[in-house]
Amino acid sequence: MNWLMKSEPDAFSIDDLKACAKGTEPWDGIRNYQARNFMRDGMEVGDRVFFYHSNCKVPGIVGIMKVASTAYPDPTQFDKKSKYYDPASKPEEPRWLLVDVKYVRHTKRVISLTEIKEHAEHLGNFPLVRKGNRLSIMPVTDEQWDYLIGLE
DNA sequence: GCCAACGTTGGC
DNA sequence: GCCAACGTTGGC
Repeated sequence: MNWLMKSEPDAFSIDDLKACAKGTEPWDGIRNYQARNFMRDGMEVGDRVFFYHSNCKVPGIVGIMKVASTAYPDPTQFDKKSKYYDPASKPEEPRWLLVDVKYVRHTKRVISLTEIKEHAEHLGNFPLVRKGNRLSIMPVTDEQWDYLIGLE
C-alpha cells in the first residue's frame, strides 16, 4: 500500500527529515484513531509515502519517503513534558502508535493542494480533496499514486 | 446513549 | 487570524 502523511513544516518539514542523521525518524504525535489504525493495520516496511506539508503557505506534496518500521508505541504519550502527553494512556496498554519513516527524495516541485484539487476527478475518492478533510494519514491507491507523481 | 460544548485541524 | 468541519468529552 501507499500512503500520504501530513506534517506542519513549522513543526517537522521534509528538510528536517532529510537532515536526520540516522536516516529514519519516528513519526510521533499522531492522536487520531483512524490514522493510528492505518499505521497499525495497514503499513508495512517499504511502503511508499507522500510527505505533505499542511497548515502553511503552499500546502501540498513535497516529497517521498518510505515506511521504515512496523507500528510500535509512541513514547511521547508517556512523556509528561511532551505536548503529545496523554495521561489516559498506560504503558501496559499504549493507546498511540507510530512508525519510523525514511527520507527518499524531494519531489521535483511542490504538488500543491490547489493543483491536486483541479485533478480531483482523476483521483476517485481521495480523502485529501474531500471537504472538511482532517485525516493526517491516508491510504493512496496505486492509481492515485501514479497520477499524482505524473503531475510532478 | 444523546447531544451540547469544546478543542483541534487546516485551508484560506 | 478567521472559521468550517468534525472528533471528543462529559453532563444528564
